[in-house]
Amino acid sequence: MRKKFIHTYVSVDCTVLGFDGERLNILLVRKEKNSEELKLPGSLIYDDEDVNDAASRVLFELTGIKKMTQRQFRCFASPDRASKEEDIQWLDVEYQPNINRLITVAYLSIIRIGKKLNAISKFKETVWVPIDEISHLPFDHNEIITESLKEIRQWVELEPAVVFELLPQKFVISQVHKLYEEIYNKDIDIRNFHKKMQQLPYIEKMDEKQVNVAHRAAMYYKFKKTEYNKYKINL
Amino acid sequence: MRKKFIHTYVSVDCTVLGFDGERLNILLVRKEKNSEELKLPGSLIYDDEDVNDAASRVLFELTGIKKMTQRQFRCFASPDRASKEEDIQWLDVEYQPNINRLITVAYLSIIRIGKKLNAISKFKETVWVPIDEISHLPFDHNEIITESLKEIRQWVELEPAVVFELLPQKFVISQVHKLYEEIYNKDIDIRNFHKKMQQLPYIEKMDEKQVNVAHRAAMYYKFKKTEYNKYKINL
DNA sequence: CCAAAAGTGTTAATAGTACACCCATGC
DNA sequence: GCATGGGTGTACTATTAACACTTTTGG
Repeated sequence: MRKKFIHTYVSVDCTVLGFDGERLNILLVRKEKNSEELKLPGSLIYDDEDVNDAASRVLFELTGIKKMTQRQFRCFASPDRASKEEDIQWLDVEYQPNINRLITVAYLSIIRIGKKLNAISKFKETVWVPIDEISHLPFDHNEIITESLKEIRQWVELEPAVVFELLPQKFVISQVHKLYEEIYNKDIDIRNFHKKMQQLPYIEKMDEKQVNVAHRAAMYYKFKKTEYNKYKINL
Repeated sequence: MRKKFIHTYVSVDCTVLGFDGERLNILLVRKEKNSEELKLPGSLIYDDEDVNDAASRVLFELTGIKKMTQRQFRCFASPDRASKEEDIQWLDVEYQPNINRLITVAYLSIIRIGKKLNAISKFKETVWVPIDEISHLPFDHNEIITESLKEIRQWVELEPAVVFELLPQKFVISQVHKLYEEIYNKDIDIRNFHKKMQQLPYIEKMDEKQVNVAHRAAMYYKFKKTEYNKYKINL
């Protein structure tokens, strides 16, 4: 018998990372309204849409932000990734019956965790979940998340600016330090880290320091995008 | 009007890199039998097949090698990537009519250029083409190649062993040097490069040197996979 | 004064860069 | 001998790593 070529639906799934000051978190949405179950935000793609555009659309519907920083990182296409009974049923209701196969293109994105989200459609109910507290998710969403946590390191190395999208506009060096430790999952000497940060041309010390802290107040810094772009060109 | 979700065919396209001692080359196949036109080797995926498996299958059909080293690097899904008249016609003949949309997952792979290829199916006629001599290819294959040449650098950094899959089993340091210069597209000091190579624990000097060369004969080296794996674990 | 974190300084080790110079081989 | 690339050595610079110590703040 001649093998059949696949004729399939295609979706995008977005892993949105945030940083709560302690741990990396992932922005999940409810699988159904008022459901306890969570999933990665995603969508089937439209017939006139590139996958990158579909990801931008999902991120916009999720956050209200037009151009979220995003990075495509892998296509997940295992034939049985959508073959569990519960997942098939969900597809039937959410989209249409008889979606016999579904492949997905995974995206990684980042956002300040405190940012007010203006979800504009089905993604009204969002939940930030620390990465070590994520339980079983539908489809292969757990695997996608595992891969995204490897991907973030490579992204930071290629584009160091991404860490500052995870931090408040004004931040303190120890926050950056904690974030790096989380991303790389290892201890980093805070003193050497301090010097390293200070010699970056795109990090500017402000005239403001912490107040009401039970120790020497740290100086606030901010990320200078224009300096960063200059620096990148010289690289 | 409600937007329609995409129901599409999915293909894989493989950029196979080789090194002829001077330049990087890409292994292309004829678009049709005896045609002058070339394309990247690829295939629609079967309905019971993961994309990774489809890429392995294409690479096997192309080379006769069961487990080619491969790396998925991007999904290309622009709605108009298969909308040129000539490309639509080709799809009609090669697969079936009315493939209204086609997305592809691109893979990067590497092979020794001298290796005898045992193509087992439609990819009988293969051509190695130096990267700066590749002319217009169908679909977005030119763009895929451009991206693959960026990808190879990242791959080498994550997995330095890949360069040795591009070289003969016994090689001379100047060959590695030339290859690195090609991959990074910049000059690298040969003398410093020499020392760097020699201190790698997974490169072993053999008891053999070049013969019939009009200069001091260079020593041959070989890549020690087991040492490499040990080294990787310690990293 | 004490605890706790901020921030500076010092030094050693390692890795990267530049370049001088000798070596082996065929013609 | 000479052209050609092979290969070693040396010196300098930059980056990273380890860690001592001083500073500021609230309690």
